[in-house]
Amino acid sequence: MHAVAKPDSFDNVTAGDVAAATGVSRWTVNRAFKKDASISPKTRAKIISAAQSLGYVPDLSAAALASTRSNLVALLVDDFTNPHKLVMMERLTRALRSRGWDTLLVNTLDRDDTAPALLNASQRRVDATILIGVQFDDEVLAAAQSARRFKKLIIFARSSSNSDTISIAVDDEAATREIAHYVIDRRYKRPLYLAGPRTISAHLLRKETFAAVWQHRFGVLPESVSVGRYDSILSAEIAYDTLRDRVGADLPDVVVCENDALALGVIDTIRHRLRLRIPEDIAVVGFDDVPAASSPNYRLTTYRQPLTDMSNYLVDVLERPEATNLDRKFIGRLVIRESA
Amino acid sequence: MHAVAKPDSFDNVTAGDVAAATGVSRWTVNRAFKKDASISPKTRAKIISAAQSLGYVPDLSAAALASTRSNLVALLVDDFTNPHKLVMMERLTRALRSRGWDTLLVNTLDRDDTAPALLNASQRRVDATILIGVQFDDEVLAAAQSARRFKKLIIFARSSSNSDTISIAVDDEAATREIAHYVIDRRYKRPLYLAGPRTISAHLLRKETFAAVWQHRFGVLPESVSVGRYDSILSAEIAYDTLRDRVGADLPDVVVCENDALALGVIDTIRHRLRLRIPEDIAVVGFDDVPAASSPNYRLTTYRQPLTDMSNYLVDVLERPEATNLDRKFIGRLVIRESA
DNA sequence: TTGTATGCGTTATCAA
DNA sequence: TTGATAACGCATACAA
Repeated sequence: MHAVAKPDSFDNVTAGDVAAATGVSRWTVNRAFKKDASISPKTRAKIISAAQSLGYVPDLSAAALASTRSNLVALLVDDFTNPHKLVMMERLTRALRSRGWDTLLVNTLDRDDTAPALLNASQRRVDATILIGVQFDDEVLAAAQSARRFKKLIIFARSSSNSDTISIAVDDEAATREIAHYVIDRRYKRPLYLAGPRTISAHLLRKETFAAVWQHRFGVLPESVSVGRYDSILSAEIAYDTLRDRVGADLPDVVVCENDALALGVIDTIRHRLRLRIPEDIAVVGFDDVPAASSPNYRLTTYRQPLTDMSNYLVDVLERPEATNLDRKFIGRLVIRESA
Repeated sequence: MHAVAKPDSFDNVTAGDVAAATGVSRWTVNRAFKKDASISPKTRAKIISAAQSLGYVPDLSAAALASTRSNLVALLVDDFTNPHKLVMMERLTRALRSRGWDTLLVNTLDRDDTAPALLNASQRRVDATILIGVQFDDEVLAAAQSARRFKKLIIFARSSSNSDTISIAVDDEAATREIAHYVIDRRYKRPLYLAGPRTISAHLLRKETFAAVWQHRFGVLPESVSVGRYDSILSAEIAYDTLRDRVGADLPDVVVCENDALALGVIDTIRHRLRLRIPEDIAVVGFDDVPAASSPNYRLTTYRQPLTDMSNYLVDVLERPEATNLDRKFIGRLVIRESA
């Protein structure tokens, strides 16, 4: 046998190598790395230590191919302008990874890319696809479902009435009712509801719940305006267009926003372009409690979702193979600051 | 032949199925999905159409196992508080996906998790590991390199002197020099340099370049303070502690920040806690041009990195297998707004 | 241009 | 408890 140089570039060390070094079969080596395999503690210890010195780690790619599970999920994101996305991604990946799941991040480049993105995910044998975007409307979901390429389709942080879908979200109705009652208690009388894109049927729930509570109390529907994207810059523009000619006349006394991304833009406009005070002239309420909401610039009264609980619940669901169709709602809490 | 019910759950359709339906061998089916394979256009068209109706797509997991490439990269992120991370992730995943690469998002949960995170990535057979965090100091990089489990280790948006490492970053020295000269041209005389965590040796470059330019011009070193994390809230606290007792006395006339996350916090403190004007009392300069920097609340003068170019270059490097050790620097541009 | 043998590193299942 | 056989779905290299 001739001398073998240590390979210059990374050479795969497999279970077989460890087996040869330990004097057991390669199947026993694999067993040593499985949680509840029938293997004697002694051989396992011997194998683990040999593996360590050889630099062996199980190849999850091969494991996924051979089994029905990959321990991999795809996370589809289509909206990177909303700062809340960063928070959600952190919580989700933290919960997933700390419990042994890997995450494939898929940027759905534009509206028409949703279907290709879903296909892309399925090509990597993911155990579940998680949607945390906004472009995923009912039509897209239905298409995804009919393709039947997913063990699980999970809508995160957005409710969905779609069947065969797992949705994990905050209870929008309860949350919005709490917001509405807070607004009423503070004796605001002329609300403006600032809603997101009209196409998102699920999100209409917040707007409609607010309208329903208001009408039930005062007999009239609140004023409402829609913003085409969850984007502070655009929201600031729309707020300016809506309010610029009404200063001193019939200005709203509170702007209730579908989320913080919209609320931050509204605050910028009220303070810097209309030169009015918050909350004295106009109060503002948001939803999500993004990091900037607590900044002294905003001090935004908003609604915080229990993202950590929701993320952990998501992993629970992942670990129950039979769970493919459920609709779990969480209760968050209103965070009261100075903006309303 | 008995009637076959459409399987209730997703059943894998493989190249073999398509081959059977088309009357060719399954290797020919695979060829139809390879870009420059020698196959007649006619058979390819026939195969593609059959594949479509059967719902076949190549399994990338199996492809990765069989070949030396996976077309998968790991993106290690350790710092989700900096809003710039969201922008970087968007640009990177966009460039990667639009050119056929998938991204594994790995949240390095805490400092000690870096090595396990790297291992985790290698278990999925990634072609490269991209680091965009801040906790990845030289020690960690060295450990990662010695493990030799990576075809490529790419430090993105941060320069690194490490050998056997690919770094793709903005030219910190040139950028900081431009900032320093701008500050000098505007006749600021008493700068305070607000730096990030002291442990990040690479980032010291900005601070030291600024100090060098200043000393060369005025013969003295500028004042400097360090913030333990790239976090606006913490930065606001440190700025307050540093400046609170100096109002009216020896206040700096400009605060130059290592990045925008720090700058936003500084602005909050100057305006809302010290109740001073920006830029009249104290000017502020940042780095990164995060979305909030253009908000009317901040109007931050800052330095924008050419992230799109950098991301595309990264994919170029990915596609050149021989490239494993290079240090590419990009020139960005100073975005002048009202804060300085 | 097309078909074939072999290997990638696991898991599942059965046998010892 | 351990060993052995057969997939998993594809790529590589070569032969036809």
